[in-house]
Amino acid sequence: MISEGGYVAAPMATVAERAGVAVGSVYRHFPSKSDLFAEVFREASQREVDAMAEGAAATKGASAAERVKAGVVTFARRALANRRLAWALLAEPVDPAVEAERLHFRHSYRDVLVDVIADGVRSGELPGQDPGATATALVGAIGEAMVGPLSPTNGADPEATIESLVNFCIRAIGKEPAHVNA
Amino acid sequence: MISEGGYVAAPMATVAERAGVAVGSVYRHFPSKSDLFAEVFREASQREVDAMAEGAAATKGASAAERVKAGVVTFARRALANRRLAWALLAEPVDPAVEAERLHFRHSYRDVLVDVIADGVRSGELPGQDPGATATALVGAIGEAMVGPLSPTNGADPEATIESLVNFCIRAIGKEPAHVNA
DNA sequence: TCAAAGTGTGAATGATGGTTCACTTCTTTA
DNA sequence: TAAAGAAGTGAACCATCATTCACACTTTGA
Repeated sequence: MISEGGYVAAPMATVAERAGVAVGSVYRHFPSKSDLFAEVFREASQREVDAMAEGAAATKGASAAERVKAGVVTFARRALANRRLAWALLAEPVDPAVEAERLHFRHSYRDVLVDVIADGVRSGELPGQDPGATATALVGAIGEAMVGPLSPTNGADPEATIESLVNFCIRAIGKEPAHVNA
Repeated sequence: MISEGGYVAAPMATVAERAGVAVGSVYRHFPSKSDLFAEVFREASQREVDAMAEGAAATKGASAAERVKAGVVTFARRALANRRLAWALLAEPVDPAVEAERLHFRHSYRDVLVDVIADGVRSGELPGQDPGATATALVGAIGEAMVGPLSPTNGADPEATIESLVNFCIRAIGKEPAHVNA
């Protein structure tokens, strides 16, 4: 349901109906809507974080630029494949309790990037910078490019969008992107 | 009221009370809550866009890097001075009608950056890139760093946050930031 | 001066949607 | 098999708000 209409399109009555169960039954298993959807967000977000971390880990030993690229591409492809879900997980207005889950996972994305960037700075591959600040800004940039209101919601070639985003991220950490299409 | 508690903390009853007027009277002047707050957002956002554009324009003739820096610093200082308002204007969940206003102004921020970046690319100062994609990502990065959930909400020195953000933006457009504090 | 138009009022209306609860099935366990 | 507990039910409850409207007052303009 989150993939289809997001949090707002999922009132408890509909949740129950989809589950083939009465409203009261839902409350036998979850104390409140907040708790229920906090769990939904937790599971769904974990999948995404794992995917991105695996993407970055698959390039272990490669340059920081390669690893950032791998992580961003993995994340971006999944986000574009299910943009509604990505938006729900990253940006859609939700309950405070659910928002807390979101914050936790946004931190996770950030942490994945912080590790890679800090490694790159330590090894001298990347110029001096505050890895935390860079990672925070990158998360914002990626989110906006993928699901933000300025994102090319349709029309634009998804692969081109991803390539531009990757180039941006590479430059932002202080390297030259491989090839650029103006 | 938006600066204090945001959109949700501004029911029409409270709006009327603050205005020293009855609820019905508010509806003599605005057809709906959406319209009223669309106007509020429009006025407030226009102030911010104007400020940022002026910041960037004040450095007319300077390098693209200088102009981006001026715009970002202007925007960031104002955002940090009234973070609640900045969040409300940039990211807080609102009505669809109000969201439309927001989208319009996010585009305006983007456009300010697109102009500067495109100039820089044309003049050869900046490396080849898609100015639109870069500007979109920058808006996301700036938003996240200033009012996003990953932003250092307290504790961190605001000026240090701004400096890190500026460095990020300079690198992201393809230049070397002046000096860097790791 | 006196309609007509403009403005003010705030309790009542209506829609939405989360949550409860008295009651009815199952399922487990001794 | 029979009590105890778990799970199911959905109409009713409650809270929140945007919005309306019948009536009163004030200003405008001829």
